[in-house]
Amino acid sequence: MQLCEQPVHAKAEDDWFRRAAAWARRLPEAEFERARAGVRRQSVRRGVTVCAQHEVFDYWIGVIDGLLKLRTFTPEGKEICFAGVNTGGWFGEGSLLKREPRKYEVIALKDSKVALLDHRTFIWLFEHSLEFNHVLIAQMNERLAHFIGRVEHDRKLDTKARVARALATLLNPVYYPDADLQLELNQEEVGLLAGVSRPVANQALRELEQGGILRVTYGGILVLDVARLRAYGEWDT
DNA sequence: ACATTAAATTCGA
DNA sequence: TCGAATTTAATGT
Repeated sequence: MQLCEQPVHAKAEDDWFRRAAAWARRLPEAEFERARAGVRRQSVRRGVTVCAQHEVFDYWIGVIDGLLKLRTFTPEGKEICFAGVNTGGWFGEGSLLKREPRKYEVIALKDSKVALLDHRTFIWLFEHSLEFNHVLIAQMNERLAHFIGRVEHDRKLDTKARVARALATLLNPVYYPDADLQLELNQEEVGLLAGVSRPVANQALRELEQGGILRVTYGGILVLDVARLRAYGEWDT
């Protein structure tokens, strides 16, 4: 028993990073190890700011478990939600590549565990790993498409579509290759991500449920038809 | 904002 | 350690 502990422990350490970083699994062994050596874990409580706006935060951030929100505020104090980041998501490459202050604030919507990949390691991967660059390009390309779609539709989107879009983003396969169709977020959190009040989120969810797109569960949402959910955010209906 | 229901926690055996 | 009782959290209107 005693003799087994060392390897078992090493394997467990290996596991959390492998699980949390789908992108890293695409790297050759040496680069994977390099990535793993440059990453550390941190727990954040619900409501805590992970990274303040205008701060130079020297990490690429991954969500091991939990839910974060990227947001800023208008001069009048109205919140603008850029994105929710679900378990498995990684973000912040823009600020890291340019080494500039964050253009948004990052807060935890629920108790979360995050992974922090330091700037030096990020740059090393950027300069040495073809696979890492493929990952980055794919993700940035997806973000571009996402925000273009948003500019195009945000004004006319009704609340139902906004909720659908927020949920669909949490299931985007480019951001979350391992996404689970059972989303663990309550209706208040849906509201915070979609930019609607909790009761409005509730009504939208129940309408989507009527359409057979998802099922509302206690403290979560089971998505039944991802394609239709996605379609809802893309076009008005 | 309030009433209802589900889940988590506490407590006593 | 089990389950009833109480408290807290989430939902529905």
